[in-house]
Amino acid sequence: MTNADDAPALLLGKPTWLVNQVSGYAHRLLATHLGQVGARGYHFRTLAVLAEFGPISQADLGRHAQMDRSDVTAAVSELAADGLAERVPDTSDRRRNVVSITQAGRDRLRQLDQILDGVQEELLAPLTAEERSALTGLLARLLSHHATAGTPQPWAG
Amino acid sequence: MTNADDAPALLLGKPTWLVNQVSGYAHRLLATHLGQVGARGYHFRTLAVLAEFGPISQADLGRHAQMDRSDVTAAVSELAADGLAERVPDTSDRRRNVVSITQAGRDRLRQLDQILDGVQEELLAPLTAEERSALTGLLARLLSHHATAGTPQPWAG
DNA sequence: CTCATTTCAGTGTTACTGACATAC
DNA sequence: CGTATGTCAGTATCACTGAAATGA
Repeated sequence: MTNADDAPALLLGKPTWLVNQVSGYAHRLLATHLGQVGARGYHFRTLAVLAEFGPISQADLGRHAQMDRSDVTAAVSELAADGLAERVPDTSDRRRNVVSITQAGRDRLRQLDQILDGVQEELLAPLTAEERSALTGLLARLLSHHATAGTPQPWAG
Repeated sequence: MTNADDAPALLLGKPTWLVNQVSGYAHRLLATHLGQVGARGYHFRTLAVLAEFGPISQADLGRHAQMDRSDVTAAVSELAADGLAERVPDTSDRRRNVVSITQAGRDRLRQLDQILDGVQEELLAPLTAEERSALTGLLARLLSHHATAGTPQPWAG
């Protein structure tokens, strides 16, 4: 009828609802800004791990980036096709590939990182610096708790 | 190689990463516990809106629950098939349906709500009561900001 | 033999897009 | 006419499952 867009109290009282909604906004901002330069979240996550930990196997890459191994395979193939990463067989363990970032990949990572910094500002716009650090501190606490607890992990397979 | 599952600093410093990861844990907990009783998140969201705002049109239902109209159609059909909601044509505006919750739907909502309360406890386990209210307060601030700002909305269509 | 790694094909939820018919 | 509603079909991202082939 009218433009009443308030969620029911049953939802507003649930932290899972709040965090899912905020994550939804973050996801849409990310998809919009990354999509404008032809990138996806998996690309940034993969490049960030390669820059900090690579050369590395795809399995370890997935553990660092919280990605399933099958998704790592696809992301690395896409990055390699664009010359942003290289995939070569591991001679010391022939089950594995060794994935490394190229110079073009480092440039791409720098570009995407700047885009992401803009998104952070947009997402947290209404909060003061103190509130932002309080929020990130609490979220980091939850993350480290569940990373070491029995909570299901995305990279379990 | 070893079981190094630390994310790169480039990711850990991004609030979008933190909130997306926490949302991922919440999503997995929700999917697991709701799935055990044959429910999905859309079902709870729809029932919660119907209990608080219904009888209501599907378009308004979607605005309250932050759901796309096409997803509302599917969710209402599923709930109606289980006798948890009713859908009848609106005689005063023949474009619309009027959706309402049944007694079985209210019982189901109460069951799902208890499940969700358990999930909240599991998600926020490491935080004190003060920290929990600080976190939910900050998330709610972000939500109301983006709900009234130019940030893309899920129910825009 | 067991386990780990890579790859492939496919599923599921949520979110979203485009189209259509209908009706205000 | 433009706008809103409901429905349908299909897509995208991310997350995940199962299986196969290879090799430690």
